[in-house]
Amino acid sequence: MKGIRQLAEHLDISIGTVSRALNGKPDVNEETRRRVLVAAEELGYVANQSGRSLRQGTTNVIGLMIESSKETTENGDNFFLGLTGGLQSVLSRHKLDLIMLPCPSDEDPHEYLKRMVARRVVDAMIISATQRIDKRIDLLSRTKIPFVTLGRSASGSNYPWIDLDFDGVANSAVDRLVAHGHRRIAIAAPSNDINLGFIFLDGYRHALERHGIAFDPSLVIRVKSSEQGGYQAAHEILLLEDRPTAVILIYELMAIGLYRRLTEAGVIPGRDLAVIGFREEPRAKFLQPTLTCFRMSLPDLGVELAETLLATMPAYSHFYPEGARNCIWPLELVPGESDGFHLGNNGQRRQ
Amino acid sequence: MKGIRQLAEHLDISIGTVSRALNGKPDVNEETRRRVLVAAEELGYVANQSGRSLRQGTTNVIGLMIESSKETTENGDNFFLGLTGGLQSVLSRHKLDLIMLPCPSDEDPHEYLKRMVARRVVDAMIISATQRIDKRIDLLSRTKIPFVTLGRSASGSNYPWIDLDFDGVANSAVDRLVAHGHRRIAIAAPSNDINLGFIFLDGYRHALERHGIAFDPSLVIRVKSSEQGGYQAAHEILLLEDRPTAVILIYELMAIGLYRRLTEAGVIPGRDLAVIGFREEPRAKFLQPTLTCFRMSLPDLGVELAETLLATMPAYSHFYPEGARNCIWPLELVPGESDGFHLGNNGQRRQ
DNA sequence: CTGAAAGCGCTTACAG
DNA sequence: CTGAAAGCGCTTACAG
Repeated sequence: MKGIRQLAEHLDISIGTVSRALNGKPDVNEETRRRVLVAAEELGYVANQSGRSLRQGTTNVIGLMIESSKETTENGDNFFLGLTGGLQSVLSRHKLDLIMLPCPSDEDPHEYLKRMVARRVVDAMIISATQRIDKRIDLLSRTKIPFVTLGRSASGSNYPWIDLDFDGVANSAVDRLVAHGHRRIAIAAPSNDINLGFIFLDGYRHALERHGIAFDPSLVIRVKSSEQGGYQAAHEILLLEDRPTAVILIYELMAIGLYRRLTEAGVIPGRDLAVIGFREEPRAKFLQPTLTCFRMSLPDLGVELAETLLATMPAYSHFYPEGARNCIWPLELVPGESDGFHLGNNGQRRQ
Repeated sequence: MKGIRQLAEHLDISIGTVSRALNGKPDVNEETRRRVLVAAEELGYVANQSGRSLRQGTTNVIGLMIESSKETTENGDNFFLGLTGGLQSVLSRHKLDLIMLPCPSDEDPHEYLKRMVARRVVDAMIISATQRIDKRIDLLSRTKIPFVTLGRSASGSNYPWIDLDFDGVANSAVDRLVAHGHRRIAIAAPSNDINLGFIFLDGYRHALERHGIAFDPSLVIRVKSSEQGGYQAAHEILLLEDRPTAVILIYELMAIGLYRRLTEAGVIPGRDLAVIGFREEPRAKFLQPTLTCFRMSLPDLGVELAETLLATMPAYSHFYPEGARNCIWPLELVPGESDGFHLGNNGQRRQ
């Protein structure tokens, strides 16, 4: 089966009627519609997307841009695959398809996005890993293509975003540690320009302030967002003269490398150094002592992202009357042993 | 900037010349070409993909279908992201873009593929997770869309595929275990219809045969391809009356669950039960005792997949004169402690 | 309820 | 070397 023309010929009716029947337009005789649907199914006809898109001006495809940096792939980040289910559950209600657009690691993300947008392969975009200054946001705003970002940025203004509650994480982690007597609390923050590092740092400073603890820049350890980064962070902490008694990590995989370096040095997490990890991660699940970290639902976040995106699209916004919310996505503390909270202040196990 | 018409008007030349200049056709005055390229860059013009595709009959997009089953995403499989770099390094040579098509978990993969193919959103497809009987292969063959599968199947005939060397893994794992005195060797195989389970089982049976060991069906433990599956496998092994002394796993994440269950039972891998894992995985890297497993390069596999695919596409096959090879992708043994090989046959550490 | 026709944005023979 | 025109496969006013 080639095109709608062949199908129409086979049924001996006009292509206009075939098209209307297939697209569920109301003004079609029900018997005609039935015949068309049966024949289409039989002959395996599905409308050519380029023809549709060109005529309609929409592709019915939503793009999820993935930055497949070496770091991400080496560390096996399953974050995006975790989002797709939730995204699709919403998009499929509107017959929209989701495609993932992996930006080659040797291509500039901005250039890549520009190309994809200009070619009009998608009706809307979801981007993530926002930088503090992120030209992609200006680009998307300028071209007026609907989009939502996972992650805030200092770029743009009044654009739809959703972000994790880094502030909340910083607060509850610091509170928890301070309640246990810690005053020297380090953080391992990403060394690149990704915005979450800045947001977390802010939250951390404010939390310290609330407790009347002076901010010490030497306790902000900047490392790569990876296992290796965690290893490096532990290494630097061990070298500090006035060593911190606690550390908060800002990337899920850091804990693994950090544990490794600590273990090499005979430093036991939870006993000798309190550790609070970031997002709960299957891979960090088997660390001993168990890691105190934060839990969130990736599929639910996917749903939220999709709904926020659709709320910005004229053709769908009436389904989502709340409009595009700038949502701070909550994380829930999962207590483990790594912050020594199960021990009393004297280091003995609580009863 | 909207379309080629606006760009042509702005330059005061015809759209045909603009198109030819942009597409690098030879018969264009170099000065004209320069002006066109400059103006396009300036005004951010990029050809609308639907227009191009409709006219040319090709999309210049290659699709990588992803099955995002719950198992896969929950377990955070980074397999596909690991492939993209290699795939893109080849595809970009030909100005082809890679998109990932995640099949919703509630949609039948065959129906999903059918829809994507019929809509002509891609010029060619890469599919994976082939089943023993996989209708997708017949579908793709029938519709004559170029494709390559990652994984063999009993379906179809003479189609391009690449698969991991399960036979080689089975052989070298069994050989290694037998050399160490094991005669009762279990395998933990996937319980679904995925073809690799059958291929591995065959390899395992032949390897046993070579060593004159009778095949015992009770030693084939069928579980899910996940951490949980590994846990379940260990559980079932522990319940066996005539317990095996060794087990070979056929999915990378099983080792983690298996270790957990063994540890609960006080059974130490390498000492009380020899364990050989499948693909080396960052997450399994920190298991103690270290896991004996098999290493492969995902990026290189991506390159191979892309080249095999292009060899089947008329427009590109002359670049890849070797044609579409049915390639068995090798894996290399990475010795660890989990199979007790570092110990002598008497259980003492070797010198 | 159906058909004939226009036109979405492009590329590519064809003519000059 | 350039322009005018056809046509890729569809959807959608418009007319009947």
